[in-house]
Amino acid sequence: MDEARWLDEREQRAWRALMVMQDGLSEFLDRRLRTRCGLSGADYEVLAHLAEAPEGRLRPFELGRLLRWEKSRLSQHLGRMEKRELVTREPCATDQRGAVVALTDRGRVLIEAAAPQHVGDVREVLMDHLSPDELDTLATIGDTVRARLAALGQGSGPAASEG
Amino acid sequence: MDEARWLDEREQRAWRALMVMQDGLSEFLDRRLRTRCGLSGADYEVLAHLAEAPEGRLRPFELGRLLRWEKSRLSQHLGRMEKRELVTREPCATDQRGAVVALTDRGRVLIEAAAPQHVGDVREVLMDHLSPDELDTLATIGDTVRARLAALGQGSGPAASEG
DNA sequence: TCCGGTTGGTTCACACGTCAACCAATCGCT
DNA sequence: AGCGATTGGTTGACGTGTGAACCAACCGGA
Repeated sequence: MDEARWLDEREQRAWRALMVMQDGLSEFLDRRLRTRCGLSGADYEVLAHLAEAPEGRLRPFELGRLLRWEKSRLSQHLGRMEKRELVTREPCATDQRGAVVALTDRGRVLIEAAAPQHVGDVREVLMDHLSPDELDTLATIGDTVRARLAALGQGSGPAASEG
Repeated sequence: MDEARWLDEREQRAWRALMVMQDGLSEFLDRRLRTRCGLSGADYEVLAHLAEAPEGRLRPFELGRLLRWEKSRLSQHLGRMEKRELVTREPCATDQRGAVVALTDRGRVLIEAAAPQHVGDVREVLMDHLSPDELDTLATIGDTVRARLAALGQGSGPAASEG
């Protein structure tokens, strides 16, 4: 079973650069969010989706689909956010099993303060330093990978039917 | 404080693609490693570095520098790996404070089985679907981001002096 | 109507990462 | 030699992510 050929130099370079970028980017952005806004990256994602929803309300399963999160992860995280009064959970009127997650005033304030900061951070570290060509290539690569993952994944990992 | 301009369409596309790629890639690779080799991504990184070191031995602080890991993370993780008999920890002969972490036979066997698999996975989902130009662009972007992070980070997060 | 399968959600146990506090050995300076 | 700062490393508390088990409500036939 030695049929797998190693990465050539060009591939290695790209791979290492991607890995370092990946780690560095999320570490940097998370840290900025945490220290300047008191939010984790996960908090931010949740709040951002809620803020875009009508009345700041969503069914958890909708939220999970948007975030591509496993349901247990979402449940745990919402529990913690509820304690911090960033969101509330109410029973759902039309489905006795379910719940509705709603943004609190506090959550709304925080996400609206955090969003422009976050975009600024993304600019600072990435967007403002890439050419249009590089941006397009990045998007293309991302789409390629997504397609490969979708083709291979076929039901492994949380599925998301694009809305 | 509304001076931060939002991302334009091209930037949004690139950003979303990058985020999805980032999440999808690490989730996919970690899952493959876990299910086919019984190793987490973190285990893999540690073992890979040890396997490249002379005699499969490294001082933890060296390992931490290579991995860009915080020392507490490394300490905790080595503890778990030691329990699973992937590595051992011995006192260091030349520095009474320190330790030496060494690959066990079991660890050696696992990493040597995992490495080609892992490379195959990386090929399958990424490398075999990108053009040389795309690879170069990816490397360039990664380097750009690393430079930005280094310029901004200035001592935030684990520093690593390139070896 | 009943009954099995699916869906929405929670909970438990565990692996993982970070921060702050801590300890002992070593280094550097006088 | 003495002593404070630095270095190498561990620990504890806590937030976070995953998989499996579980439960209740819903759905779709026979």
